[in-house]
Amino acid sequence: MPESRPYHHGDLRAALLAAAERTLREKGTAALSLRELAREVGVSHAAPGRHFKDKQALLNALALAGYERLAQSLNTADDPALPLEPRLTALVRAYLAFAIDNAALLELMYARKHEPDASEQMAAAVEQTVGSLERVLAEAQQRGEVIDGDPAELNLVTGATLHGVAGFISAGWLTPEAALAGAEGLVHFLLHGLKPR
Amino acid sequence: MPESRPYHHGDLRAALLAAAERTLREKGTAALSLRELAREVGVSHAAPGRHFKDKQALLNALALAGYERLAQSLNTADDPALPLEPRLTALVRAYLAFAIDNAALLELMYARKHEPDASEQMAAAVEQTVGSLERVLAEAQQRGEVIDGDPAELNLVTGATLHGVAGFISAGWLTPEAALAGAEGLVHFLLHGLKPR
DNA sequence: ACCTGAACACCGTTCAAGT
DNA sequence: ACCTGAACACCGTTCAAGT
Repeated sequence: MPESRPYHHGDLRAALLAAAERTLREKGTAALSLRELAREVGVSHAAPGRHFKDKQALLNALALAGYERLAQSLNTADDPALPLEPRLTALVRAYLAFAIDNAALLELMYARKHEPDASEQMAAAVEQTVGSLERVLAEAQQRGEVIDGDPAELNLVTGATLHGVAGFISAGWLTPEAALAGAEGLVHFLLHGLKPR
Repeated sequence: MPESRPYHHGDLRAALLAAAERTLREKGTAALSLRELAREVGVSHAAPGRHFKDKQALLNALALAGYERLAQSLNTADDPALPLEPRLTALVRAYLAFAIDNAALLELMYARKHEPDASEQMAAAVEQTVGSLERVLAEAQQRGEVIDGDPAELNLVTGATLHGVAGFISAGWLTPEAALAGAEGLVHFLLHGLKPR
């Protein structure tokens, strides 16, 4: 345990990612700069270039870690033994909780354009994340508890609603408290829509 | 019609906003810089400072103009004589068309945090924009065609779905063609949800 | 293999000075 | 009233050189 920083940081890559996540959470995306990150971690401004080809590469790594964290959270929250409505509610709560705790990170995750050259790791992490919702809807559809039709379309529109609510939270149009309190109403809307009966 | 630019631009403010919108549409938010804008318009890099206190002020002006344009488009698309479903569909189509043509601008519009100090003009423009949807839902609710419950909550969740779909478009997860083609299915989902019957 | 220091080409913002 | 030019404090990225 050296008092003064050694020439080699040890795990600069991980330290940069951790500092970046903290900055994202505490000061937002606009405050994220490689030079500032380097300063926080105590290396020269050129050092990050060894571990990330450019700033975008660091953002991609952040997004990847975000998807992995979110996917695990959703997976843990999903209880296949539950009936559809409470099962969906648990998933929605987990998603909203993540959106509240990681608003800037989630925006960054969504901001990644659907590039064909996106890493396979990233694609896999996204698939893992979307998978929880897909499974719930597909199983419900098989049981006849969800309308027939292209599952991809159902997933998309359901995911869009969640994405939109997350956006409203991070835009400040919806408080975290209101969002969490409205989770049940949200699921009811997802299942029954605006029409009575 | 002077061949060489006069010392005074004439309407630098409007020219900067126009150039900014073009940049936003053609190259995206990341490419938007005050210095580049000044270059395009043919003034010194300090000139924009006369008309916009800082970059954020220009972004606010862009967002304001965007809301005004979107509000008018939605207002024009709304035909109160139509039954609920086609009426909503027309509104949704207009919104998606705007989202497709102004993806970066729309993100910028949403990005404006809900600051209490946001200009009254901006608040009014947002209210105008949200108003179209609010009217349709409120009138339908009065007719018993939409479930009872807090109208604000219904507006929010419906708006979130549209916002989410727009986000998916600008993230490239949904092609413009697919989005427009899915407008009817989207409205059906909004009205009836995922449950059969 | 990993990091530094200097350099380059950009930013946004400010401010005296010009017209 | 409106704009310019220089200055300041930042960026991201690259690259020779150091350890």
